[in-house]
Amino acid sequence: MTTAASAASGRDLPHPAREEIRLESVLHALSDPMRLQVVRELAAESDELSCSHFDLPVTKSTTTHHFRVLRESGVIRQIYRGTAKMNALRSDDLDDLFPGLLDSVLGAAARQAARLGSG
Amino acid sequence: MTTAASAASGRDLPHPAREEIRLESVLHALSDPMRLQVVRELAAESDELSCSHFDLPVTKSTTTHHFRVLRESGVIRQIYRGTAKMNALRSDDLDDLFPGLLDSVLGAAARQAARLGSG
DNA sequence: GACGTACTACGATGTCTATCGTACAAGGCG
DNA sequence: CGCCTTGTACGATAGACATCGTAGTACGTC
Repeated sequence: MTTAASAASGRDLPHPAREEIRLESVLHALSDPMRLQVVRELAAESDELSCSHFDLPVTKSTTTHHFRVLRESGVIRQIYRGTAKMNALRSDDLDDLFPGLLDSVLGAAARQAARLGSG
Repeated sequence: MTTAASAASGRDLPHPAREEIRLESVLHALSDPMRLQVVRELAAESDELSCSHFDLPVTKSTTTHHFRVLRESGVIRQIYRGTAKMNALRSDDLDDLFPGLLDSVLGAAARQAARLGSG
């Protein structure tokens, strides 16, 4: 059944519209250490990153699960690019909905990492 | 022996020290609608509030549970005052650890409430 | 078409969590 | 002292979730 709608690359992923993003879901998505780490790396690179770029200490199945949670909560946007799936922060949508929130969380995460790493 | 801990009212509650507060735990505590509502009311009053002040749509057992999650994550401080248990935001500790985080979350919650309430 | 890479889907599992109900403890008040 | 108000403790329960393993799909390359 390769005749299905293959616009750009065949598969498309469901994303919540900007207005559908819920604060509680975003906070829940960010409250997992694994996912927070992913978000920090995405923010640091300020560019699309493939799922395989991340070397998380879990299996690929679990990695897929975490990326889905991030996508369905509206934190990241995912698109297929060939066999790879690229991930990017939805900074613009989040900043529009919740100004300063993402920066505060990223700053807090950096502070905590520095505090726990050095002391 | 028994005279040791009974400074004000006899019972004392375990709180995490400021350095023990973890960002992930704070985000998780705030990701529950019930608890986020409690935090919003506490921030609005800027004063101690008893547990019974909150009229949550759950039983008292569940309310106790939510307040414990907030306390153990370091978001609120609880002290006994007679039969009542007073609750206050740990704004100073949170602001010191994660500058701007609490304000961003509160602002985001207010924005979302306004958006969902008016639209 | 065959093969490898990248990621997914599904089922299983153990843990966590939000909820309830009932029984109980601590403190104020008549 | 009895009684009420306030909140706790404990057990139960249903749902969510993080994790895994295996099998499978989509895509690029040879």
